[in-house]
Amino acid sequence: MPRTAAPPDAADTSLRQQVYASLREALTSGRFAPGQKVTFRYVAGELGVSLTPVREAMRRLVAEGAFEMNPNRSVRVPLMTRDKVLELRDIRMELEGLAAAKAALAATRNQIAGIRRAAREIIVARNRGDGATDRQKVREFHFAVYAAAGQPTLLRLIEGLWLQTGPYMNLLYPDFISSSRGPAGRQRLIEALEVRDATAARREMETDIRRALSYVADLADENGNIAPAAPATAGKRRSQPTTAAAFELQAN
Amino acid sequence: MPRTAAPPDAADTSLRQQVYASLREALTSGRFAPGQKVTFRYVAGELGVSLTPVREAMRRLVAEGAFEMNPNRSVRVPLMTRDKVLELRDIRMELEGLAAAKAALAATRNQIAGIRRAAREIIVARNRGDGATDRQKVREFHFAVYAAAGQPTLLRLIEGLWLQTGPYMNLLYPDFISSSRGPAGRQRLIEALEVRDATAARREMETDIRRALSYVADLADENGNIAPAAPATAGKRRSQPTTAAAFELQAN
DNA sequence: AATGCAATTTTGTGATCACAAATCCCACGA
DNA sequence: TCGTGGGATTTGTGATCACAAAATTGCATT
Repeated sequence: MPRTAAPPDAADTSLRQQVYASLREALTSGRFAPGQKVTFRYVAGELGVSLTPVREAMRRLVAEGAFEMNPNRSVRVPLMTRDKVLELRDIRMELEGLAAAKAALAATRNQIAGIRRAAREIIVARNRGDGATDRQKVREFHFAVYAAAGQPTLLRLIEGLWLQTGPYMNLLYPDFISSSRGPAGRQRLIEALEVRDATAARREMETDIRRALSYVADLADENGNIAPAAPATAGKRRSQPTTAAAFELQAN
Repeated sequence: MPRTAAPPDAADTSLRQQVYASLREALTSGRFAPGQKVTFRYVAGELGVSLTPVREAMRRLVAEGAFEMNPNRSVRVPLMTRDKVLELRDIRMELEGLAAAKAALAATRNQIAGIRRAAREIIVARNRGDGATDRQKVREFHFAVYAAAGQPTLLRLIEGLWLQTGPYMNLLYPDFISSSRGPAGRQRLIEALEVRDATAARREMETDIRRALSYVADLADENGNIAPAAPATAGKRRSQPTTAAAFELQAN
C-alpha cells in the first residue's frame, strides 16, 4: 500500500517520522550494541516498511551523530572513545548549564512541580533497584528542566547530544550508579530554580554532568576505547542468534 | 543515468552530498529569501537530479534548522524573530566561547598563522569596501579558530548554528558593518591564543558574538520580526520574475 | 466586483526498480 | 594451516512511478 491518509490534527504521522522515533528509542534503550552495523534493509524489514522512509530517518540520525557512516557507506553505531566522551562532556556542561540557568529565570510553578515529581520518582525507582525506571526518570528529570528553559533550539541540540551518549549510559549503568552521590545535587538544583538563582542552577547542572561523564571517560582502556570492541552485525547474513528483540514502529 | 562510479579517495561524492552542499551555499550566500518556499521539485530541476537526493539533503537541512517545515508539509526558509536571535546568541556564546578556549590550549603555530592571515584579509577587504569578501573572510577567521580547537562534534554544532544565522547576516550586512568596532577584538583574541590564555580567548569570542547578535536582535520590529515579511515562492507557479540566479551542483 | 465551489495542477510521501560497489563465501594452491 | 582469488550475494544510491493531500485556477452566482 502506497500510503494511508494523514489524520487532521496529530503532529507528524509520516512513516519517516515513525521510523526515526523507533530508531531513537532503540538506540537510547540500548537495543543496538556500539559498533554494530545496521543496514537499511534490515530496519525496513523489521519495521515492515520500504527503504525510502528508513533511508531518510537513518540519514538524519547519521547527521545527528547517533549513527556513523564508514567511507565504504555502511552505517553503524559509533564506538565511544575517551576523547569523544570528554568532548561531549564539555559541550553538555555548556549547553545544559545554560538551559538550567534559563530555566531558573523562566520556570513556572507547575514546571517546577513536575521537576520535583521526577526527582522523587528517581529515588523511588533507585530504592527498588529498578534500573530501567531509574534511567528513564533521570532522563525525564533533566528534560523537564530543559523544557522549562523555553528555548526550542537549545532543547533540540541537547536531545541530539543525549542521543550520542545514550547507548553508553545504558551499557555502563551498573558501574555508574554505584558511584552516584545521590539526590542531594538534584535537590539543590530544584531549590535554585525556586529562588530564581540562575548561577547556582547552572553550577549544579555542570557539576552533575562533569561527574557523570568524567566517570565514563575513566572507564576507557589503554587505547582510549570505552565499550567492548564488539563487532556484531544487524544485517544478518549468516543467521545470527538474533537475541535482540525486534523493535517496532513507534507512533511518535 | 543511475550512477557514476565513486573515486577511490575523495570524501563523499554522492549526489545527496552535492545537493546538500549546494543548498548550504545558497543559504549562506543569501540566494533564498527568508520566508521563501522551496519545493523539492524546484531544487531537483534546478540542479538536474531526481527527487531522491534532494529529499534527503533537504530533510537534513530541516533537521538542522536551516529550513523549516509547515504542518502542511511545505519547506521554507525560516523567518527570524528577536527571540530566536537571542536564543542563538546565547547558545553561540557558549559553544564558540568553548571552542575559542580549547583553541587557546591546542592551536599549533601553523594554525595561529592561518588565523592571523584571515584577520589581515578581513582588514584588506573591508578597506576596499568589498563586502562579499569581508563576510567570507570573517567566516574563515572564525572557523580557523574553531578548527584549531580540534573538537569535531563541537565544530559540527557550530556549523549548524551558523547555517541558521547565515541568511540574515548577509541580509543585514550593511547595517551591521557600520556598527563594527574593527579589528581590535580579533587582535586580542589572537594574542590570547598565542599565550595560551583560554579565559581571555573565551571572553573575546563571547564579546564578539554578543555584540553582533544583540545588534541584529535590535533590528526587530514591534512584532519581533527581523527581516522583511517577504513571502515569495521558489516553486514558481505563475512564472515569477525568477530574478534569483540559478544555483549549481557543488562538488563538495 | 466580491465570493463560493468544483476541477485541475502541484507537491510531498512511500514503494519499487536498476545498478555498481562492497562484502562474503568457498574452493584452490602453497 | 594459511592466505588468495573469483564468483555470488548483499547493500547503498539514484531514478521513476503511484497516490493523496494541498494549493491554485476558473467559472458561476450573487
